[in-house]
Amino acid sequence: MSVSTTSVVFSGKTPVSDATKQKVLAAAAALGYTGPDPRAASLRLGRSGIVGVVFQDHLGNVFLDPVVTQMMDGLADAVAPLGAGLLLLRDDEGGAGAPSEPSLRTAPIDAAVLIGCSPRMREQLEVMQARGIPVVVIEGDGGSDVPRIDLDNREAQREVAQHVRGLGHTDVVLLTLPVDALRTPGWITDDRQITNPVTGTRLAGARDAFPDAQAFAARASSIDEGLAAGRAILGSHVPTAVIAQSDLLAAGMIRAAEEAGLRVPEDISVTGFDGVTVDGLAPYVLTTMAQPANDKGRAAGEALAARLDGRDAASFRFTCTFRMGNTTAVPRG
Amino acid sequence: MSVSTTSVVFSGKTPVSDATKQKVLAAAAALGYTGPDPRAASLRLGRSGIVGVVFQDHLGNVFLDPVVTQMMDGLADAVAPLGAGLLLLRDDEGGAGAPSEPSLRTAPIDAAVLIGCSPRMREQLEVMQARGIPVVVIEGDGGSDVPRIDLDNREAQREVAQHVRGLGHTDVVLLTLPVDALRTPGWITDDRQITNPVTGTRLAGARDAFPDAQAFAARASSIDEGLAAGRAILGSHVPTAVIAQSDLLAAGMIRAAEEAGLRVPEDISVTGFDGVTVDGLAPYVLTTMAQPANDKGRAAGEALAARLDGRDAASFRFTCTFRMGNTTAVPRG
DNA sequence: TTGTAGGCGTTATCAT
DNA sequence: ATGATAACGCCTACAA
Repeated sequence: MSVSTTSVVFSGKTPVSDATKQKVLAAAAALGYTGPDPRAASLRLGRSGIVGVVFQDHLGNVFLDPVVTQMMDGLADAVAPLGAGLLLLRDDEGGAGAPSEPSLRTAPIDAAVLIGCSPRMREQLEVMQARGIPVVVIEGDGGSDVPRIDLDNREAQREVAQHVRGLGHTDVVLLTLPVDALRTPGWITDDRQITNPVTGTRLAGARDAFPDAQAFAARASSIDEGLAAGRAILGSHVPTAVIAQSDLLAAGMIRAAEEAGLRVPEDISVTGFDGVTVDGLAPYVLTTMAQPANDKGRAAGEALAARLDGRDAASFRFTCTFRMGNTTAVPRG
Repeated sequence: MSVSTTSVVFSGKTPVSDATKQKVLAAAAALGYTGPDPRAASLRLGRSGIVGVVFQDHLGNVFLDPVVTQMMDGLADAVAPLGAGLLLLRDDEGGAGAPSEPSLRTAPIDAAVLIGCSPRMREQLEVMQARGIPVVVIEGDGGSDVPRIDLDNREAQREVAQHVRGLGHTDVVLLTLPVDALRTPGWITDDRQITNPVTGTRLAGARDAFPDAQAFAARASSIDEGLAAGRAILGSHVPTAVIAQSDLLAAGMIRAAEEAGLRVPEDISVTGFDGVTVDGLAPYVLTTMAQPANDKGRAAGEALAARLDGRDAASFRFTCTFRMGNTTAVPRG
């Protein structure tokens, strides 16, 4: 059989007579040929069907966050019709110098998603640009050419803060995500640089409603870190409300309050951010801003699909929606 | 400059004079050449540097389980020196028939990890075998040729059950993982087929100590499903101990007990399985069997590395270790 | 140390 | 409807 006929039979892109098809298939079976080698195909086509996703932390930590998980799901859905799988890439490289790490430089990817923003992002973007690979950035700034998928963090955080203020609270503490790569927990002083833009933006939103509120940075977005932060906060002074920058932190804060003998929301109101299902938080339902995490991932995937298709991909800004739960109430007496 | 010199400069596999190196690099910069095209390289070398990981569920659900997450982390570490990234693959294909889904058939992978076992696994294994791609199966049976990474599920579950029996409990209920793909929650009757081997094996282990114990299957391994199952269990009868097949289920069970006004461990003992940190469970520390999830992933990665290296890869069976917490005690009066 | 040539397995183009 | 052929970009003997 000829090479090209075989190719045509397997790809189905050109009509083939049934007789030849049978012959080809028979020969293939006899020779143990199971279809085209994806490596050769991707060389020929200039496409590998793979989208890279770059994280900045150990996978084990990253995937603990339900928001990330949902985003990945949306992303996976959006790139599937593109024939693409998701390649997990760790943003290590600069580090200890294991020389053979897989990296953006050498991975056979058609496109890439950068999540968050790190000092190294600039560099990664340059690599991608040089390789001519489309990129989209989620929750980070990739410069003017790079489509970004964003959230109305400031407005959203302001909205929930205003809800709290509307209830009559004035003595409020803000519980924030880590401020920088060091992740040192503690009260945020004025001289502390906030490298994490999400933290900074949400903080600004909360301060739109409560300009003078003290803010305490957690080490990570988890229930346990929220609990630790909550203990520290309550140890110094008991506010009537705590505005947390994530649902997990809020959940931890609630535990800390319970531990201190406070009832939520009677003695202390707590708000979250994200709108994820916090496993095990029932019967509480957080008052929170729900973000469309799945859609964010999907939008990122669609933006990449557009770029690979030669079309333009616009940045997209998603809007959070306020969700009333049972963790906020008017301040006590 | 000649092609081969350039290749040599970029790969560094042959000594090159400094002068030429500079010339090559300069020329590359001028021409906008950023290094070898991974697609061509992988065709030539017969290696793509990518390891596929096949899941059977939506990523969003899969990664909710800390055990999976840790495993992925270990796997990522183990394949990194191999120069390999992890490609997420969903085991959909059989389904609705989106024709262009990425699949085991067409992904440019050097090796693959199959997690758990599904009806489709057999088929996937055949594809891999035909393509000559090394595979390892985690917690599933891939036949005699396929290395498997396993746990001493039965012995481990027996051990913790014996601990409970040793405390003097006789009225015990087992809280299990889903029994099959349908995931219907409910009491496990004798005629119910248990397709999920992990569920079956752990159940057998628990019955080694408590042959007659009733078992209730949860819909999934999560705190919320554990809570739902816990309510159902306590609704029919309050045992003195519950042996759960996962820490998340155990955590939910504890919540259900609290909700019913029972104290843990005074009124009811609860054991888990996995030894993961359940975010937000403090101050409880589960009595549980800790499994080396990270090591499991790492072992899988190393097995694949061995196979790719031409060496043989043996199956490996990990052992869980008993961990005493504060959720078990002698039964009340 | 540098250059030359062949082939990895496809797919697209073109001619039959 | 089918077959021949070139090119995708690289790596690696081997020759110079």
